[in-house]
Amino acid sequence: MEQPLTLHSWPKAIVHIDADAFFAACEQAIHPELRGKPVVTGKERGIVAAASYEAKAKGITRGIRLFEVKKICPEAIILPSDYETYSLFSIRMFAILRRFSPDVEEYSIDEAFVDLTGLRRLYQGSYGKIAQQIQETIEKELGITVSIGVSVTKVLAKVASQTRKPRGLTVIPGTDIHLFLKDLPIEEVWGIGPNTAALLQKFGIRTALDFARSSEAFVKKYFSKPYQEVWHELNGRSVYPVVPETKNDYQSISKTKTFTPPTDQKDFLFAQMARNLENACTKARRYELVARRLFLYMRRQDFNDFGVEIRLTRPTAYPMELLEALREGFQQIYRPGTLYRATGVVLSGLIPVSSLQFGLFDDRVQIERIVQVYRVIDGLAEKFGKHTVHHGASHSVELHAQHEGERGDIPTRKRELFKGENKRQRLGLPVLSVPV
DNA sequence: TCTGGGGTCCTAGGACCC
DNA sequence: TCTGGGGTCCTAGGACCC
Repeated sequence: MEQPLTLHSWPKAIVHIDADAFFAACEQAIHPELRGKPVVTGKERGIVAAASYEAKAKGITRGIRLFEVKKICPEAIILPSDYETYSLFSIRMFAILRRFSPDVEEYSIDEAFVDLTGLRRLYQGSYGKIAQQIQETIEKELGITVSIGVSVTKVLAKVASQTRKPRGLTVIPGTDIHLFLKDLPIEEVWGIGPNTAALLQKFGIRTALDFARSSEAFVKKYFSKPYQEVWHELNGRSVYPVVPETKNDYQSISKTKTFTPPTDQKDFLFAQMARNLENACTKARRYELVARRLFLYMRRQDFNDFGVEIRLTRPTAYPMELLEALREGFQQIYRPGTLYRATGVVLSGLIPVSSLQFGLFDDRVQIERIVQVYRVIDGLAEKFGKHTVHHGASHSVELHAQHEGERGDIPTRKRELFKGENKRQRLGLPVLSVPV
């Protein structure tokens, strides 16, 4: 059965907000001495995660390696990414947006959609004017700049925000859509990746306008649902709603860690794996989820992954109960003499703990004991930082980290900026309660 | 785009049931 | 025993996103 598409009869006003060089901008906002200077983040992984506009002006782009950065721009300031701080900026940005409209979708750490439909009268100005107020408020209060796109659909609002950066403000009225799509390469449209672009090329479609102007029959014949939706959106018919719910559910939770140099040291690799498992489980418990499957893998030097999936006899989010399975899985995939560059863990088949029932043969006393232990561990982590208590299995990771001096020069000024806020409150997370 | 870390949704096909 | 029709659940793999 064909699902009818929800088409809205009058045009919506959707805004896309995209922070400019977000990570680098946060660093410059916190450290005034970095303003006006080429700043790059991504030290911990050896490639550029974000580059300030001063760095971009010198030719530094996302993804290039740090030794190249040093060649191109020796004066560049290279910092490790500090996600915790960036999250705080992110939360504040979303809070500002909610002052303008309740319909805010937190799309990623540095992007959001806001539905302003119907708010013109309230603000006594055009949607463009409201967007401008949003832009100014963020800059004034957070010290970072954003680029904004305004249009009648999410896809078009995204197109608009990409048009001018940094500090851009672009409005695409329904009547001018073609002007903006005519020179836009199809692969730059949100939702069209390299594979689909290549297929479209075969039909002679190169620009977003070529695609938008294709017939519905053609689009339905050759493309699946997501692409049909993009096609409608490019034509100004809104099918993607702005979804205001904040994330409180996951299909899967994964944790991976890459290390240099690659190694075949068994103990070290297993410790990394165990640490990933702890991290993934901690996150699962925070969202009160338990996993039915555990997938673990190791990435070889050639970037091929080898892993196994383990079906758990009882859903859980407690490493203690998973360590045995982890060890077995690890034995299956580990090959001595092979160099690995990363290990990873995925918890999937996630269901709410509340839906759990005790099996006939489960040892309830034992289970409750485990729950108690982790309640204490989570409490300590809350107060004193993560991994205050960790498994013996992952302890050698700790030693390794000290050795490497990881995260040695994390900025400390954020404490001043955000003092008085407990981390969980700052991140807007529910306080953990483990049902027994 | 030479490769970090974390996600989502869609489709097809098989297993199984009535 | 054969046959038809229809439904649900699950999984693997692909494609895409930041």
